[in-house]
Amino acid sequence: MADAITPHSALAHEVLAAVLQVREGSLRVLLWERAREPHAHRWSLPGGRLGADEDVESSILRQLAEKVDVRQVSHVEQLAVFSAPDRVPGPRVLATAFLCLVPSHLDPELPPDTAWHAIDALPRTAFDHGAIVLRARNRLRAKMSYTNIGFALAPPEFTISALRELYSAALGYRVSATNLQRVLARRGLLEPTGHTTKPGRSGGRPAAQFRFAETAMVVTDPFAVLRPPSTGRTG
Amino acid sequence: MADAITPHSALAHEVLAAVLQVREGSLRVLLWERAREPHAHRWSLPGGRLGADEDVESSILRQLAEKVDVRQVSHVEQLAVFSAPDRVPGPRVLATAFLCLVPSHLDPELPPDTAWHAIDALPRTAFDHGAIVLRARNRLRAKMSYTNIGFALAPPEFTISALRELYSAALGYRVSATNLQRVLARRGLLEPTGHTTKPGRSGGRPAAQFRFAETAMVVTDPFAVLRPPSTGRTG
DNA sequence: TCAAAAGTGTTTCCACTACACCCATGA
DNA sequence: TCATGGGTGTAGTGGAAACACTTTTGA
Repeated sequence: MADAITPHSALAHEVLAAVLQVREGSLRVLLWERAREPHAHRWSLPGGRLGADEDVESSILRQLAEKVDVRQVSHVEQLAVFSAPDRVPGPRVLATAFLCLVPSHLDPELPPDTAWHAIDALPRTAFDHGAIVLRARNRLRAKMSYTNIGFALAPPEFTISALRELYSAALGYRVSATNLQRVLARRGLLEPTGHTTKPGRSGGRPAAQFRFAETAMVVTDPFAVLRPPSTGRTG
Repeated sequence: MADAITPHSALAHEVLAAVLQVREGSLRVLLWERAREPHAHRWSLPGGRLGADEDVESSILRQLAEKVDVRQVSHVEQLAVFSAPDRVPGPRVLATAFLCLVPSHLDPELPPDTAWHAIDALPRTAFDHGAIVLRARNRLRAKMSYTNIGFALAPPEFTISALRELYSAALGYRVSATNLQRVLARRGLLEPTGHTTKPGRSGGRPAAQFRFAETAMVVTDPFAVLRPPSTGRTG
């Protein structure tokens, strides 16, 4: 059974980032257009080879800073290893993929061959990068429900309706501003800053500004069900 | 900034499995005692080098089958890549770690240097394997709440109280049999088999047997909160 | 005074917990 | 008939959704 298996003593390893941001009501990802074959003119995720003295997380942060000038990443987490032997043509390369988030108010300066693309309308992607983007989107959507990860997409200060747009774009369905406010407030995630915004020309009550109380990801709903007993024993 | 980074053209990659099982009320993991340095006599996770023509998941399943005769793994999922440059002494090796589950009724034949250990009382572990085991346990506990992953720990047929023991061991706190039954029933995860067990010598009502309706992992509670609107629009 | 946008009060619903109670068996 | 373990009925609680209503502004 094992006779056909020849262990690789060594093989290449790259790191890839699905950098997500919300802008103008849609969730978008940072892609880079390949100039050369293979897969010339297809769009691929930023990243590159793992360095000798860095772990995968340091590596992806370094490469983002170097290659696409994204230094203000507000959240980074590993997605998975992509390891199909034929995932890229030529010598085998494993990839560790990351989900990275950038707050919606930032506009990092991008190299000319790099651009944001709406996740709902991806261009032709290279290799397995399309699948990685979908994994990233799904991970983000899941975590929007049971963590405070929204902080990583939001600007430092925001109104509830701005936050509603942001959550709606990330989740892919319309969120109620009323209920969003209460859900986050119940969990103690929101702090009023005391500031308000001027209403638009059409009038309306000025909106209060808020900030997120935490600036690191925290699981806010560890037990959807099967909570530990509050007191005494059960059953 | 990048001048100090010398990309590895190639480096070694291993796969490691945290194989978990519930037995006698405790969650345990399969470990293998290292005979040789480095870290001789410490306990390590089963696994080995990635083969040339396999992806990481095929690799871990192959290695489990070959090395520790665990062929009846009911669930496999990637945990993470462990990539600290000094995670093992000597030439650098990246590791992709897996969570694997074995149903509680199975007793795979083990090589002499391999044994189960309660996760709450781990022996001295090698390299970063202790951290990997904890990650596996945490992942399992989280998924017990919002997926049907219990199916992978349970025998094909079980009573509710047996299932209660199993969930309690996996979660680390006492679960109510009454509520466990209802939570799983509400989600349509349980099917009565029609069989009953004989009561013990001390009497008692015979217990009905159940099975899990699904034998693959399914997310049963995608939205702890912020559910999509059932009908009409919101806000 | 009206329209628009923000924010609050309140109702309804439902899932989960907790616990009392009933059921079926062995001795 | 009693002890024992299995199983069900049901009240209470709390979080979330939905929606009506109030507040605050510009025109």
